[in-house]
Amino acid sequence: MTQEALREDLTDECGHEGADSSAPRDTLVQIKENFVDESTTIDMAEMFKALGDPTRVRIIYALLQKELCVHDVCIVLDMTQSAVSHQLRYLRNTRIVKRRKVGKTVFYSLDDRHVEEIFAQTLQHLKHG
Amino acid sequence: MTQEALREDLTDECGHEGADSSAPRDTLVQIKENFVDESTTIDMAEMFKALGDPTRVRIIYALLQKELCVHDVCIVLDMTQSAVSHQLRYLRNTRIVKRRKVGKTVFYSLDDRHVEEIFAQTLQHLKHG
DNA sequence: ATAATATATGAGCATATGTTCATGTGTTAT
DNA sequence: ATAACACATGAACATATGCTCATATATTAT
Repeated sequence: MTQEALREDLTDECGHEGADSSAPRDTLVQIKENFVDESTTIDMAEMFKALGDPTRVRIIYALLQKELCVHDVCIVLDMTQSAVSHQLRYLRNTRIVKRRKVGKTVFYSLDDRHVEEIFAQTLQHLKHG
Repeated sequence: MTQEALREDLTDECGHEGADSSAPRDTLVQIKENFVDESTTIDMAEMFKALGDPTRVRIIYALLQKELCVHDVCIVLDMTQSAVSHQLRYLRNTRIVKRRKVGKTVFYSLDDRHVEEIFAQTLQHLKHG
């Protein structure tokens, strides 16, 4: 999208007719242009959403300490196998967790070192400040 | 005999009643004890949840570049004032964003340097691999 | 083959979430 | 005071989410 077209686009949607925005238009255009593409925005939101549930936080925290099979996660979290399996699938779909099958048991561990860092870092900050 | 081996041994002895967990009991107890308190778990989830929505991600991304009034956020995101206000309130309640009032306009900016770091770091990682 | 074990998954249900719509509050201009 | 403007907010509605329940799949044991 060209700057020209973007400026055209920057007309009111907020129901404010001819209202001035407090920042100059070009600045707003700039901010809009600097935006990462929509897919990245959605990816970010999806990743944070995956971490945004107490049960999943607890699962990740457990796996941060040790690779565990589904049954052991159930024990540690004191939750039903079905509920845990559903959440593990969620975490697997978002590539946060990976599985390793040994016979009839399936071991889960963290897959994304990056997520691991974000998680640990956030934990530290909340523990202190 | 190492402690590790001893624990394995003890598990073998008392195992086979009911379902087996693949890790020794003591280890699971340990993992459970190492858990941060529940309130911290919930705090983490709430914070990630706050970042786990495309609209809020976009708002944060915009504010990462510049302090903006509500109206300007509406323009940049191309959304209604009501929708934006609701989300800004959400972000304000979770201490991610703060406001500064000047006359009848309200400026929003990022409040938590920590969230800022997490956000930027995650963005970097997603932008690359 | 049958039973037991470990995990996965679809359906259903109650609750949460995000947006819109209408309206309220507070500030500035005339 | 009245109007215009900037923002906030409650209610409503559609969709998403997380758990339970029942059942399916896969592996191992007898």
